[in-house]
Amino acid sequence: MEAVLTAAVALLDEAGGSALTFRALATRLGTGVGTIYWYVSNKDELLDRATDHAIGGVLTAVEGQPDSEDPIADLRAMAITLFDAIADRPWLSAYFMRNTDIQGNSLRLYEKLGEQTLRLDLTPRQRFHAVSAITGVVVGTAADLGMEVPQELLDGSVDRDAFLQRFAETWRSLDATNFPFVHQIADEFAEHDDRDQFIAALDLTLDGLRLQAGS
Amino acid sequence: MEAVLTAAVALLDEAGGSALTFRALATRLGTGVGTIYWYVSNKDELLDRATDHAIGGVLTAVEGQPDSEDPIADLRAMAITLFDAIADRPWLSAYFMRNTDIQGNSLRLYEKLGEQTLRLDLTPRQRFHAVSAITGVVVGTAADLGMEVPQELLDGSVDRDAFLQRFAETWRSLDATNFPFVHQIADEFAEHDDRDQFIAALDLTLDGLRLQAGS
DNA sequence: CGTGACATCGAACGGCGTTCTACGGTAGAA
DNA sequence: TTCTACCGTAGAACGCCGTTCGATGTCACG
Repeated sequence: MEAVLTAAVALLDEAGGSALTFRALATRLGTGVGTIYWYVSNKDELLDRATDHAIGGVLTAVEGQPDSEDPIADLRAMAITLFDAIADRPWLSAYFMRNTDIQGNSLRLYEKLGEQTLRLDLTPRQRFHAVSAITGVVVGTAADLGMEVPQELLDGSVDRDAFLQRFAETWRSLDATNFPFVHQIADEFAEHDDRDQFIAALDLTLDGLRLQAGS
Repeated sequence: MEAVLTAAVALLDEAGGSALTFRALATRLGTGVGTIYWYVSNKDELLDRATDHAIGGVLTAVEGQPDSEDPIADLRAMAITLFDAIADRPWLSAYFMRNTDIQGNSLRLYEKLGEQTLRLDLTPRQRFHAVSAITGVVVGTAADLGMEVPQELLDGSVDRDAFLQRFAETWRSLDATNFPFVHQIADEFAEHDDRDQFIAALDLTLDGLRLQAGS
């Protein structure tokens, strides 16, 4: 079982979601496909268990972070830890939090985030919404990363900078009167960093939360 | 071409992402699968074009909204319009904004959101981050909706309320000392409304933005 | 009438998730 | 030792998928 999950995660890490097939997994484990079905009842469950396996690492990292006196700062640190993990393993974004029945670690992570809100002066509903908002920001930003990267970028024939530049180029070439914003933003886009973008979004949400908590 | 897209969207509306296959689409159109490849070079492009087709409706709705004196209120209205469209068509969340080359309407929508930030006192980078944050919130929350609903819920043998209740039950049954937050939140979850949840998250982000724009 | 360009079709291919039946090992009962 | 359950294992087979490709039709224009 453990071996199955580690191999599954390895496949996902190496080549993304489309690389995890029962046949590939069986080959890597040196067994038959039928064997995998002994441990797992279908692909969804395999994905859920693999995701939970990977989230386990995030959970221990989050549990290792000591509480400061500022719950919101702690929320921020946790969210960033989670984001970094997803940035490392983009496939996570597609499966994270899909099924908390199987994904026990995801539930525990959700709990850890929520516990910080218990230290804030909020109603239960506000707490619920706050945690949803934070995971929403993480997942929403990470979903961009989760998209299967164009082949030309994977095989190294075009690097990320050039790829973004090409996009920025088309954007800049758009009519400046019809597309004043996209036009203005093209440069930012060309040199944007996903992590900065995520943190900016997160901080907007957390600023709003701080306002709401009235502290 | 137009007919292909309308049929594709209809298929997606009726039974979600997994229902759109070339064979099903060909049957519905009364043609062969090969014909579809005449108009579209592969499934990704089909999905992108179908998505763009659907987003077109959102775009005209958004363009119909007159500017108020408060850009942030306008942003809010646009984001809600977009969310409602995705709630109607959950499959949109998976494909929205995947490829702005093909999805011209998505780009135009992005522009419309961005133009509101031009009315705010922000740096270009802050504007870029603000719009990304807003689309992130929409996509992040809508991603929950996009998940293929369990079969039992689709065929009506279990309704949404009962489904949520069952989850809330397991959450309530968790140890209150190990899971104080999840325990406290179970009731909120049981009667939560996705739209309220989204709006709460959106408002946190917009409050943060309002703070940043210093107005 | 001929000849391109445009458009349509569906059989065929390889890969996928999933099922099913058959097979090996091994622990305890006889 | 032999028999018998039972736990794992194995891989062929099924049906569906995206995609390719050569055959076929249609039709305007020289």
